[in-house]
Amino acid sequence: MAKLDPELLHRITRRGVAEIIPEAEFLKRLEEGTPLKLKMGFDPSRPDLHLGHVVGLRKLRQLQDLGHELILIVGDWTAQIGDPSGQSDTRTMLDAAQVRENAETYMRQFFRVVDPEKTRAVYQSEWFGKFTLASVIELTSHFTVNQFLHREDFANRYAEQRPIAITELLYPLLQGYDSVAIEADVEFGGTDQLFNLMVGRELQEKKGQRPQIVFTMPILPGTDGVRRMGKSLGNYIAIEDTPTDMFGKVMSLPDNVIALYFELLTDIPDAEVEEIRQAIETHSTNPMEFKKRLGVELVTWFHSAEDGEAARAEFERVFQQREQPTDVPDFVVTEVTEGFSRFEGNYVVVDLAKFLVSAGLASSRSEAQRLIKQNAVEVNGQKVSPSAGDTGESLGSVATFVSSTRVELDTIVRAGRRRFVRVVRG
RNA sequence: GGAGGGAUGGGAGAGCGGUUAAAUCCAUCAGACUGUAAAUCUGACGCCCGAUGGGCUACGCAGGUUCGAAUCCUGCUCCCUCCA
Repeated sequence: MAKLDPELLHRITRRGVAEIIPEAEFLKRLEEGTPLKLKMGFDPSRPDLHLGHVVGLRKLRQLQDLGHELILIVGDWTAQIGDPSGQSDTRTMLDAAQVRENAETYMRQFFRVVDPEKTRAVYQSEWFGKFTLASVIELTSHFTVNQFLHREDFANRYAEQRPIAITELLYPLLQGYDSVAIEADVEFGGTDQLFNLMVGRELQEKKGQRPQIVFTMPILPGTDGVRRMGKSLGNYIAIEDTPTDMFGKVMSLPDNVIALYFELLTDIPDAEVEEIRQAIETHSTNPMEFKKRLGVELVTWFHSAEDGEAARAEFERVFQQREQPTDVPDFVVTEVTEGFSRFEGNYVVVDLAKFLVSAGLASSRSEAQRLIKQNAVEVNGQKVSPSAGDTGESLGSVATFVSSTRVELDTIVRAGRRRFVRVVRG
């Protein structure tokens, strides 16, 4: 491998990087010319990938493009333990078939970013399947409890007298041993993984291997702009989100996190990222414009350029122009639909609250009534307003008013900003 | 083996006999505003009912005391901490 282009090198070692330990060693190995074994682990109990993962995957891709090889570790053993998270939910054992199925789901998403040609997947059971109690004891013998208690998460919990499960202590050891098993050259992870990655490095050294480089990346905040992106936190943008969802979720990002997203998830030049950051800070440009650009960029990447443009156009139409969306699911009304009263020419007469529930626009009648009261429901192109009803009297009685609402067929019923349905006669 | 602490609505966390469908915060939803599904402000946030009201469920589980219990008692189940 020839000398690396300095600009490329900068991109690899600076952009979207938290820390490389030790960096000099990493640079040296890059220039040695031998393909490096890049290690990346994956938890087969959670096969859904979101943009938080993508930050790391992009980095892997950059290195693959230089000819290095990715070894993907399917953590079928560590998944049973659960990475220390503070609120360790009890993991259930996954059977082999389930693991394989999840692994496939995972790969499908994974290869949208990473190069399949330069990826090899291995299962932890290849080596842990042969482990004996003796091997486990041997593995634990390299570390002390004190070392582990220094890990931030453990230290906090210990200080607060909160539980720390023994299996959690085992987790870093298993993950670390993976590095030994595959003789990893570089392991990647978010900054929260630092401890685990370092255990791998240390373990390799104790086993007489060349210790891996530890490569950490910043944690991507979720759509709430505060907590890390995570499925259980409900603040994630999934790789497999539809274009509309993906774009919409980008538009819901708080402004202060936009520049970071550009930095970690796109290839636009550093200088431009900086401009965006400035523009937002000084309010010189409407941040919405940047979010649109980011949205288009991401949708283009995970879907297509057409989808990106379409998502943007749709957003502008529905949320800026407040017009009706193009792609509205049909809701077929029949005589047996809950809330149905009768057909009347081109209209259907319904009890609106019940109708909203059966159309899937509200989860309960109470909620439906709430929406109506809050002026969130639109029928026949008009807001349903309980204060100007055709019953005329009893303004407090929403139910009375809406109990016989005329809804024009083939028109859209809207509840809130995002929920729509087109009413069709069955 | 011993001593203690705890289980409350999506999450965190008050309440410790009635005025509590249960403070507060977060999340969520809606409205206003904004050429943003951002920020901010306002409001809503168990379910059901022919409904400015009414009913039914709900504070780990099962009983009990009481006119009345998330709140007191008993027994379970589960969780945690500390000392051996």
